[in-house]
Amino acid sequence: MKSRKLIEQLFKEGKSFSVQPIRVYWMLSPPNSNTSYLQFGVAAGTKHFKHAVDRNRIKRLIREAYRLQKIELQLKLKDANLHLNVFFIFTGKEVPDYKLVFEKTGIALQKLSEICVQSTSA
RNA sequence: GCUGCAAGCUAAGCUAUCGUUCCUGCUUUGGCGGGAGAGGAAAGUCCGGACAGCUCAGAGCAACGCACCGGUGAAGAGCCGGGUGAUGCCAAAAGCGUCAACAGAAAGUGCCACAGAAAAUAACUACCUCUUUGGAGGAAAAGGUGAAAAUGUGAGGUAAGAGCUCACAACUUUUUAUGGCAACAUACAAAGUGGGUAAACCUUGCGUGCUGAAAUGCCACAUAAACCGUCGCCUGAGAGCGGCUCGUUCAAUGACGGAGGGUAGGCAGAUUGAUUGCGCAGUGCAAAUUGCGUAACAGAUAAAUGAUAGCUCACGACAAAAUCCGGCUUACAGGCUUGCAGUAAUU
RNA sequence: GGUCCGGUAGCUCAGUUGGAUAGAGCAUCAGCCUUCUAAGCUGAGGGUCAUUGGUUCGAAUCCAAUCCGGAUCA
Repeated sequence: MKSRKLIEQLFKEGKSFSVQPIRVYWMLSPPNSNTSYLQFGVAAGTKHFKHAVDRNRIKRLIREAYRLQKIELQLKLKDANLHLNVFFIFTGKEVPDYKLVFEKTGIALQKLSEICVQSTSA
């Protein structure tokens, strides 16, 4: 997700849940012809991480974990013919190691695919 | 040898798989291949520029900044060299090191608690003269207070005293001479003895137009050239020239203010330039610089360097570009080099 | 990316411009009052004035650098 407008809309109108220490904002919409089924963004706050090095590190870890586990969600979205915007915010206070991030991101993505299935059946 | 402190240099490497930003080649436009991809501080934003815009920005005042001299450089509150002063080591000198906002207190104003008579045109005790014994006058040596008390010592001098006079010494200012580009140093002479504070106001000299890539130009998309208030329509509302005054330029599908609406996409700016490293030669005490050769140089825009596995070792610190450069400051594991201090053993 | 402001007792703040005793309220502790508590009254303790250096006889205050916190500019 690269558009500032989209991100503002997501925080304003989207829904959220948290898988400590990650908070997930998401919003389903009918698919756009130009964009793909899934758009994604990451952030780590300046409040807990003063140094840019730490923020970059966290964002890279989440991005990597997301990359390796996103395929299932993508498939489900394609089946349901839906577009999903997701934003991951890291709310913890210490720099995590990769294993934790991988695990938690997996849980979050699973939850998202459940939501996806529910919305299609409803 | 060990420990501590300071300064400088360096800032783990390799292989495989997947992934990522930019460039590039091919392409069936799905992709595939190749190349490049954070730092010595990228940080703080403390200085100085480049660059861009403001109708190229005038004068005076104000404001702000700088303040020994020379060099360096695009420039500077940087760096280098020198001078002067302070200070540490040392018994002292010399020497070595460290530090300095280092113009002016003899233009003016203010301030200097407590103590003390008095904190700046001095007079409490004590001193001397006169006296009606209340005091009046003279003088500034001695005492004590304080961070600081009217230059110090000796002699003359006097009623007592006093740079009042003289000698020596200290310091300040000025003239001249010599050395030095200069700051300044040395010597001689003259005048003088003014307490401190300018990191209090200030004075003097020099300098500064302002804003800051969220600058700025272009393209695309969108809306409200609507509404309310004030003023004005060439006898000038108002705006620009950073603040004020003058001056000057512009100014009528007007200007200012209020409330509100729309957009927030793309391209340029933008990354090869006062560039950086290395080698050789030249100039210079040095900072630095000239010539030749050679090598290197990211460019994102919710923002690219990560994950996994394996190997080696000292087991990896501080820390991430955001327009770009030159400095300064701060952070920093381990390793290497140098210096200083302490200590143990041996010779 | 730029600009501006702040840091004083456990907490909230004065004092900073204009230099010489570091203060107020709440909280804490002790005593008085009360049968006891609260309230009230009296007293006490508690401070590297963010850090380091400089100017000065003397610095919370002036100056410089650093650290931390906050605000603001489309």
